[in-house]
Amino acid sequence: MPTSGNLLSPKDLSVAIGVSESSLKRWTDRGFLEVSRTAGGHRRIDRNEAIRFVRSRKMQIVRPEILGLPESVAATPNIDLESLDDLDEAFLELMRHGHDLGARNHLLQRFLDGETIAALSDGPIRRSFDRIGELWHEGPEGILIEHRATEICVGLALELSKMVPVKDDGPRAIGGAIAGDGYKLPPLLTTAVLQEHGFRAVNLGPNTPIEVFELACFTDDPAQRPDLVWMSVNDLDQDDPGIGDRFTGFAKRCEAEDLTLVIGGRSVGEIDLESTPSLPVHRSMSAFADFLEAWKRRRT
Amino acid sequence: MPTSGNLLSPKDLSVAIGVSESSLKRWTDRGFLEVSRTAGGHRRIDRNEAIRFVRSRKMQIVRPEILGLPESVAATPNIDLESLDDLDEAFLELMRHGHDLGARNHLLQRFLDGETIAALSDGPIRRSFDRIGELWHEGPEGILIEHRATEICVGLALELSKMVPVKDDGPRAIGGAIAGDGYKLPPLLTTAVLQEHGFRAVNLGPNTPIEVFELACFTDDPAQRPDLVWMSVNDLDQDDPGIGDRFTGFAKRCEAEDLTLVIGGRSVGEIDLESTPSLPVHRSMSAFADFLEAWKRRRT
DNA sequence: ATAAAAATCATCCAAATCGTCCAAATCTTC
DNA sequence: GAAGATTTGGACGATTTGGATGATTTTTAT
Repeated sequence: MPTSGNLLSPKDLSVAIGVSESSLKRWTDRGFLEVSRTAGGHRRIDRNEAIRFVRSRKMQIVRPEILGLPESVAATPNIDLESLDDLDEAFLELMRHGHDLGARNHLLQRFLDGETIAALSDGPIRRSFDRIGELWHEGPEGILIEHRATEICVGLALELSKMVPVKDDGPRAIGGAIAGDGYKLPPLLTTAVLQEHGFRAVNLGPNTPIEVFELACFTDDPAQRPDLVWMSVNDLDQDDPGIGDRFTGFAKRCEAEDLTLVIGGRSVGEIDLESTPSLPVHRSMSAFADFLEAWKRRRT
Repeated sequence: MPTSGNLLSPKDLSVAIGVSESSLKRWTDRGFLEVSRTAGGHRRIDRNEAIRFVRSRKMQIVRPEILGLPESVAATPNIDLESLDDLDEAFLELMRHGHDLGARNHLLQRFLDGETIAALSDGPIRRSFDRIGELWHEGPEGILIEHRATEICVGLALELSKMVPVKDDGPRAIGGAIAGDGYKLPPLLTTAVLQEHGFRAVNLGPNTPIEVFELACFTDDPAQRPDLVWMSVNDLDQDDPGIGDRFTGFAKRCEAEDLTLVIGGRSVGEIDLESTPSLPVHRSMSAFADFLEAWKRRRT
């Protein structure tokens, strides 16, 4: 019986990836794989750490169910990284037809093969929504597809973010989508990417007024104060001309109080950034991820 | 009952750290862990000693709430485990403070203790959002709390629905929130409840026009046709007077084509149901769950 | 107060895991 | 290819783990 809870025995993991127990124990002793110990000295491996390991080494998974993964990720051969465009095309088709299980398997498979959450966000997810967004304008059929696909991706984004090991002493990040932007997926994906890079991330969701950002960032309690704020801009309320000034005010206050502010999103160009020239703006999740790594290095 | 006072039984601590009672008792006998004894010889472990032990061995904590760790209930230390109302109150406090881990532990524990997803939806989740909704009108602070709590609950709803076994031959259900209703949580919870009762559920999410419902339900492909449709109504677009007629038309078509339609939600009373008297309307998830069971019995 | 129910005791045992060693397989280098 | 270095998988006795047992203690209900 595979060990209960979130902890695996060396035997469990060795069976899951089809290697001998001996090798696995040797790997843990060499530090390739982090293990905790019972009081009696038996090794225990966290599930997420196991997933991180198989991903980093690109190991085959023979028995996915032991790791809490769907059976279907076992049989499929490793994906050919050359034909990424075709792959994204395949994901788009799954999303168009509302094939939730297929989309889940596709994304999990690619995640296990080593693609980062940031890369998956920029690749299959963003590409499919670019195309599905076009359909949206063409009537109810497009809206149906878009709604179904969004809900599927919401589940996938949360599932992915639960598969990365958590660092409970990582830097704090908070953010959301600006007022007028009702897209819920970008904030979820941003949160997942932040967790992928060791942040403790709080998501304020879509349609968050600037005043709420201010309140969340400049709280009196220093233990709650974030180290980084992010804002997603995929839509803007055209009827609210004051929003530019409010944003500038917020950005200046962040700079004054030494709080890093990052923005990104499709409509980020519609914001006037003249008065805040040093503000980091990102056009992709991968760029955001690179920024996060540089930010962490600068911090230490 | 898990615990009372400041002393844990070996069983309590063993489930808290996900280890067998046998092992834990052996560890106490070897002195890894200091215990006192009752007059009759039963072991009693001080909470602080238990925490020292798990910290010193870096053991994983499966059920933090048993140890009373800050991740769970420390923010609200005065909760009375006897009364359900006070339990819901504790959950509300966790949500108010944006304590995602604590809220998760709270809800998962209650789920594992036997409460259904429907009961949790009507209980802690609905109650806390009733209260948090009041705060929303009071300004940015309330909006901050509401946004944070919503995102936490989105994650919890999806996590719960992943914990119920999927029946891949169950009846098909599809649904979402009506146009003008932007609340994303009710559709997610409804989907979770449907899965809890063996349905294959598709979620169209918030703000779904009636035309999209029609398209999704009366598709040409019989393999995609659902056996049940549900519609969540927690808000209505007041500027769209035609919505009542469109809804009536949709309801009549469902009846004509022998497709069960169910509606529910806070604002369901604002819809004119005169012309569709036989339509099932539910005011709670528990009522909806009862209906689903009756529906399945009638079907067989 | 008393009895029934639940929790815990100490003990035992099979299965799992420990650390270590070694021969076979695989990779490197020449 | 051959020689040398490294990795792998299996075997070993010793130790640890988790579950079961019947007896005792604690809690709950009457």
